[in-house]
Amino acid sequence: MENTIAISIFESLSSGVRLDVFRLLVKKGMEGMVAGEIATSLNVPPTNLSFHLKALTQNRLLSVEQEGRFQRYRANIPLMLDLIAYLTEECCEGHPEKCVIPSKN
Amino acid sequence: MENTIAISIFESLSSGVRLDVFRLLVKKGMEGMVAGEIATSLNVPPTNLSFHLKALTQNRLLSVEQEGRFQRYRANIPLMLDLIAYLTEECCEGHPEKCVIPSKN
DNA sequence: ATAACTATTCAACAAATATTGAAATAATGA
DNA sequence: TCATTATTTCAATATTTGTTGAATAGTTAT
Repeated sequence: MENTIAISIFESLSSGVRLDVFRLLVKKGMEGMVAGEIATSLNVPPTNLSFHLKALTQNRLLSVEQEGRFQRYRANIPLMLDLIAYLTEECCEGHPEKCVIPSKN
Repeated sequence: MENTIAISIFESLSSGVRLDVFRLLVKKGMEGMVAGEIATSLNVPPTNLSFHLKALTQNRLLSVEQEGRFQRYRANIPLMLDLIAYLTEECCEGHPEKCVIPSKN
């Protein structure tokens, strides 16, 4: 994964609204949810939700499919898995067994 | 993991500078790096780096230890692993085998 | 056609974050 | 003690991001 992609994904998930939306859709899996359901479920004004859905979709964390007059959104779970791989790669110079806990702060 | 903690971690990693710092330190593992080394390595002005190191440390993604007049920073790898678990939990209503790829965007 | 419904875009404004140089703090060594 | 080095804090400013209501566009049903 490219650095810029990873940054955009973290940006996407760094807002409370967007993280809630993404996790809600991760739970729903393939079924997904239409925009209005998401708005009701999370109690976010539609205009604001739309702003966040757009950001998530542009960064490919969500896919969107038209369904009559509804827009159905789904989480892009494989992308999330790629991100996880990116975060843990090259851990400890290739010796992940050395990843010991630094408890002090 | 709490929602607010997850958000603060994503916020931390949503800046190019901070993501670079974190990944650099993940690579270094237990060895870590002192602030000046990080500044030189990433070509970030010390005053700006300090701002980002503070954010990362407050959100517990980094630990810091004084070493003479140096400050040695290390990545909190276990916290990163907790975050990953948080992201994937409850996937597909508890049926992660259903997490099929939504390729369309 | 028109009315009802779903969702997005737009423009204005509010709020949060990032960046910088100068000054301050703290540790070391001459 | 005094100069040097490492890093952080501060204050000013620049930039980015988030929120809202009103207007718009597309879809369906009458």
